[in-house]
Amino acid sequence: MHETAELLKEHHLKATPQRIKIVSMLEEYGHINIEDLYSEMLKQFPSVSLATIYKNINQMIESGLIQEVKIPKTKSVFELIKEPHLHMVCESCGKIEDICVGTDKVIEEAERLSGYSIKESFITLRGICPDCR
Amino acid sequence: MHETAELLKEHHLKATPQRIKIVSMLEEYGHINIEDLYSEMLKQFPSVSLATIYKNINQMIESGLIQEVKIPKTKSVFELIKEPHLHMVCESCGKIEDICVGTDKVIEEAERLSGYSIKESFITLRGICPDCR
DNA sequence: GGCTTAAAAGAAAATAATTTTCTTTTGTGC
DNA sequence: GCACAAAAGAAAATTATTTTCTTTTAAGCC
Repeated sequence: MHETAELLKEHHLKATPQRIKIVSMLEEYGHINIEDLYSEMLKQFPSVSLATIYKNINQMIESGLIQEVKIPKTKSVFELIKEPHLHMVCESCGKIEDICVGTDKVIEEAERLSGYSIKESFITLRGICPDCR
Repeated sequence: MHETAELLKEHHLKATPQRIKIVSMLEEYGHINIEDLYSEMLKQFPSVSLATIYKNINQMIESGLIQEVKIPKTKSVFELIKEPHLHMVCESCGKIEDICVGTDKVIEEAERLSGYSIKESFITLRGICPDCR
């Protein structure tokens, strides 16, 4: 049995072909929005329903397998949960990349100034990628 | 004429009572979502339409007066555009606060590692505020 | 490998969120 | 005060998301 199915099992989700495809796409593309997810799925499962996509995405979020990334000025995308990272969005080509730099410094400083104890950070930076310059 | 109307004029928006109220609320609360905006508006303008809220919010975004803040796991809020800052969200009471610390360090580091030239940053941190501990 | 069953898929309807259209009203400059 | 472009409000339309219900299927068991 292939690894993607294992991943689903670990999260108590039945390894259906539709789910395996969703997770494979997340692995392949890194980030994907509902619309693209649906149109890609249609190629392999011509009768797949949008409700199936939504239900699966929500279950995967609940089970801690994926998370929604809300991006300013565009549609949300979904990604597999992995080590902490920030998102770079290219204003020109729309590409989204993960950057695994320590965000420890801002967090430390924000914690000190605000008195909050910080649990999670969501950082999105917009700019122009090297390819678009 | 009061300052809020001036602010609207500067952004080429007619100073209607409804718009003045929206901007006043943004000034008062700092952050507000569509639902709360609407229910507050209803108190003063019993026949205000949700379409008016949406149209105004969109015009204010286009004119550069306000921006949408997309927050993980909750509804978006809107805020007046001011100096760069990050958002602290309390997981316990839901409060949102602005923290004006320099985010320069993450940005610098991300720029170096990614090769992007960064134009804007959107940083949201979730945690527990001092009042909730 | 077939049998059972709880869970998932798909279809359609329902709900929620947002935008558009159209008519009436109003803020602003003259 | 007058003229007019722009905004408000009402309703309908569109888009996004969720729910309901029936059929199908993955997974454990023999």
